[in-house]
Amino acid sequence: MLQQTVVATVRPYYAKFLAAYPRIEDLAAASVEEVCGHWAGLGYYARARNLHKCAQEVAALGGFPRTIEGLRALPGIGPYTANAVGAIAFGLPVLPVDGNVERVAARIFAIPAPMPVGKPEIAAAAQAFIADKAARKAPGDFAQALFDLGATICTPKSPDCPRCPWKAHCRAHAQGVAASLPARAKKPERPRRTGTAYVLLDAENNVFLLRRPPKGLLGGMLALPEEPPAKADWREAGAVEHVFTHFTLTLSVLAARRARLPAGALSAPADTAQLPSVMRKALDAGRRALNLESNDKRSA
DNA sequence: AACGCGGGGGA
DNA sequence: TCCCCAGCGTT
Repeated sequence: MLQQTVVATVRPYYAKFLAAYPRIEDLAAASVEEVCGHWAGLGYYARARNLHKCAQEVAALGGFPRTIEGLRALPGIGPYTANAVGAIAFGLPVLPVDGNVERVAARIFAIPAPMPVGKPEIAAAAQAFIADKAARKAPGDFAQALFDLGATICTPKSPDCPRCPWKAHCRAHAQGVAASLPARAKKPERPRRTGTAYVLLDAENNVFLLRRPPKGLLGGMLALPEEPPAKADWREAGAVEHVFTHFTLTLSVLAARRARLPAGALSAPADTAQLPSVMRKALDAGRRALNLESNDKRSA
């Protein structure tokens, strides 16, 4: 969950997830659809599918591999997570290099290479940290201390160098350039895309939903249809905007009500808690439009 | 090596 | 508005 996601965002999901799946075997036995439901709103949904598959492999193995290579072979476990689990869970003398460690290393060694091109160089330099004897003695504690240093003192914008325990060893600080490292290449403008979402409600406010294909955008998640799911009196319900990593999406929402949903519809009111954020925005817009309409009729 | 993939909070 | 977060898998 913490891959590319801040602790404060993860915390409530983590609590609910562990309550639902206290043991690896519980997660392994669950359906991938249910797991994706618990993940809704957290983003990067491939993580949910990979974690589920990972649990199944670990359950089949009878436990976690205890080597970096073994961990690395599991679904969703890349170089960072393999080292994090290796160091924190098993005490292996490795250093997981996340954004915090990257930033600290770029500053300590005053590495000017811009991200993301400079990532390998910075990661390689960071390995020097665990040459230290104390670091090798408690690799997990060391890694987490480094995360905390990056999160609280060696921060991206305004590092609090006077409070830094490593200021005497920091070349960027000595050169007065800490705040500007690591350098970043200018990002290209985020493209815009448009689409349509259809909100079809029945008399009990059940919503017509479908499940997206397992790969690609919002893969495996519940979603509103992009095509009208039935003949109905479709009304404009405005547009919602949602920012993804690589593009900004403007979704035109069309809404309608029918006595009942088409056969085979996936929906129930409870399912809306399992919707990705962009779909929840669109659904809210559709519901607002339909409710306003009924209010108008009442007042008229 | 480059790219696709969410969402939210803080500056 | 922009930045950036305990990154990974596919191509």
